[in-house]
Amino acid sequence: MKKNILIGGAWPYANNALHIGHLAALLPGDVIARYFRGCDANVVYVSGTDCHGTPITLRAKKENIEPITIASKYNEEFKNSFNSLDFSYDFYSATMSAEHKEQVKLFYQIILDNGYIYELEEEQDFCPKCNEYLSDREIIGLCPHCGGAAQGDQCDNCLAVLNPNEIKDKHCKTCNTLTTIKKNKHLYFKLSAFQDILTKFVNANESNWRKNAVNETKKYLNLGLIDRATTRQLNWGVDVPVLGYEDKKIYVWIEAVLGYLTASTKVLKERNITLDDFLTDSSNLKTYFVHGKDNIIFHTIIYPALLQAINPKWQLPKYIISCEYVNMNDEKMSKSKGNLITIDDLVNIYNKDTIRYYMIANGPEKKDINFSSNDLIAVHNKSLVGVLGNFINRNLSFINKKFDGVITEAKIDEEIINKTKALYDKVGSLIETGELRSALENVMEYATLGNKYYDEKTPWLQVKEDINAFNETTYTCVYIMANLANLLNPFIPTTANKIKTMLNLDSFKWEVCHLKGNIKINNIELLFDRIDI
RNA sequence: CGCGGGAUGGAGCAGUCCGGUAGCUCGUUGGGCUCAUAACCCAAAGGUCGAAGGUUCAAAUCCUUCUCCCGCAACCA
Repeated sequence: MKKNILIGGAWPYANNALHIGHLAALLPGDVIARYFRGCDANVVYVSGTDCHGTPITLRAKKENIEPITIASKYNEEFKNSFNSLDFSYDFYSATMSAEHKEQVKLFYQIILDNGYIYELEEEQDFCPKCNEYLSDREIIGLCPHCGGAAQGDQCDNCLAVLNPNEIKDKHCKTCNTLTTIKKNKHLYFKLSAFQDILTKFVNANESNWRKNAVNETKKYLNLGLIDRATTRQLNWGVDVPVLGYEDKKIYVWIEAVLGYLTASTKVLKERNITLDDFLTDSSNLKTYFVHGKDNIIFHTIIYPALLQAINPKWQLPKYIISCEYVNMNDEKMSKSKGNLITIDDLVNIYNKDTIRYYMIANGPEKKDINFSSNDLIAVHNKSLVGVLGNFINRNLSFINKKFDGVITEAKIDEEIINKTKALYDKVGSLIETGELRSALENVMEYATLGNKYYDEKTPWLQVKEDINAFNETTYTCVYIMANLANLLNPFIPTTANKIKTMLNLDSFKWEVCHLKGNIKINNIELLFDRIDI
C-alpha cells in the first residue's frame, strides 16, 4: 500500500512580494515532497495565497482600489515566483477562490453543529464618522502607563502590551475622530475546550517537531488557551454562514489554515480519494507543515483544534517544520530598512539551483542565519562548481575526448556500492525528519568521495597502462553520478535532470540506480559556471 | 526577574535534543596531480567549546548561577 503524505506549505499573505525569508521557510516542503514522490508515495503538496484580512483592506482603502485587485496581483506574482524556483505544488490555491470559500463555510457549519462556536455580545470601539467598528490596529491613543502614543494593543513608547480597552483618548486611525463604544456581537471558537488534548498532542509529537515549535506551543498552553473570535467586522473575506452576520467575515486565521483541507480536497478528488479517508487512515499517513517561527501556534494550536472540532478522527500535524529567520548582515530584514531581497531579485541574478542549494545547505533550521551574496557565491563556487560540477565534468570530458563518449561496462567498486546503498537510507531518514541541511551535506560528501576516488585511481594513468582498471574506475564514477542525480533530485531538480540527461538515464527513484551495459553520453554541458566577484 | 536567540581555532559556522578521542568552509603553510571551470587530492599549524560551580568513570553536550552580545512599532517566514 502506498504511503500517504500531506505537505502543507504556509500560505503567503498577498500584501508584499515573496522574499528570501519565505523561501527559507517554504523550500523544505518542496524537498520533502520531491523525496516522497521518489519513494512512490501518494504525495499531496499544497499551499496557496492568503488573500483576506485587515491589512489588505486597509491598504485598498488607502490606495482607493478594491482588495481583490491587490490579492490578485500578488497571487499571480507568487505563482510566478514559486515556478521560477521549481516548487512542485500539487495544487497552489488562493483563499479568495470560490471552492475554498464554499468549503470553508461547510467546515464552519460542522464546527458550529458540533457545538464549538458560541455567540458573545461585547462592546467594541466604533468610529461615528467612518460608520465602522474598528479593529485594534485601526485605533490610536495614549498609553495608560507612560502617556505615550499607543497603537492597537501595544505602546510604541514604553513597549507595554496593552489591553485595547485601557488605552486612553482613542481615535480612529483613518479619520482621527474620537471613537465611541457600541455593542457588537461575535462568534467565538471554544479553543479552551482543547487544552488537554492539545497538551497531550504536543507531548506525543515532541520528537517530530522542531524545537522552536515545541517550546512556543508549550508556552501558550502553559498560559492557558482562551477562546478566540472567529468573526471580524470586514467586508472582504469568507462569509459567515450564520443569520445576522451578513456584515462580518470569518477571521483569516481560522479560514486560511482550513486551506490545507480545501486544497487537499481538490487534489484528492482527482485521485478518487475522499479527504475523510485520507486523513483518517492515520497509520499510513504522515503530515508535514512547513512555515516560519511566527506561524507556529497557528499550525500547532489553532489548526489542530479546528481539525478536532471538525472530526476528532483526523490526524493532527505530525511533523512541524518551523524555521528561524533570515537576517541581512545581522539586521532583521524589513521593507522599511530597504534590506529586503525578494525571490525575484535572486532569480534574476543566480541560477535557481544555486539559490535552492544555498537556502537548504545554510537554512535557518535551528537558529537565525545571515544572508549575504558573497557567501552564496562562495558556496556556489566551492560546492556546486568545485565539488559537484567538477566531478562530473572531469569524468565525462575525458571519456568524450578519448572514447567518443562511450563508457564501457565494467565492474563497479564493491565498497562504493555498499556506501551508496547506506546513503539512501541515511539521507532519506534525515529528509523525513526535516533535517535537510544534514541530508544535503551527506549527499555532497558523496560527491567529494567521487573526487577522492578519481584521484586515488588516477584514471589518466590507468588509461595508458591498464584499460580494464580504467573502465572499472570510470564505470564506478558514472555509477556515483547516476546515484548523485537521484539523491540530489529533491534538492536541485534541474541539475539532477541535467546529469541524467547527459548519461541517457531516465526517471528518478529514491533507490539505488544500477547501471547496465555500455553508456553513450549525450552532449555534455557544464552544470554550473564559476561566478567571479 | 518582560519575551526570545546567541557565545566553539584568524573569519563564518556545524556538533548540544539522544554525554564518550573537537568537525566543516574560507584563510595561512607545505606537498601531490595534470582528467577537470586556477577546479581536484593529501598533510601541517591554529581552540582549556563565554565564566564559575555541580552531576558522572566521562561534559561543548545534562543541572545551577553569572557575564557579555543581538532582535522584539508596522510589513513579515
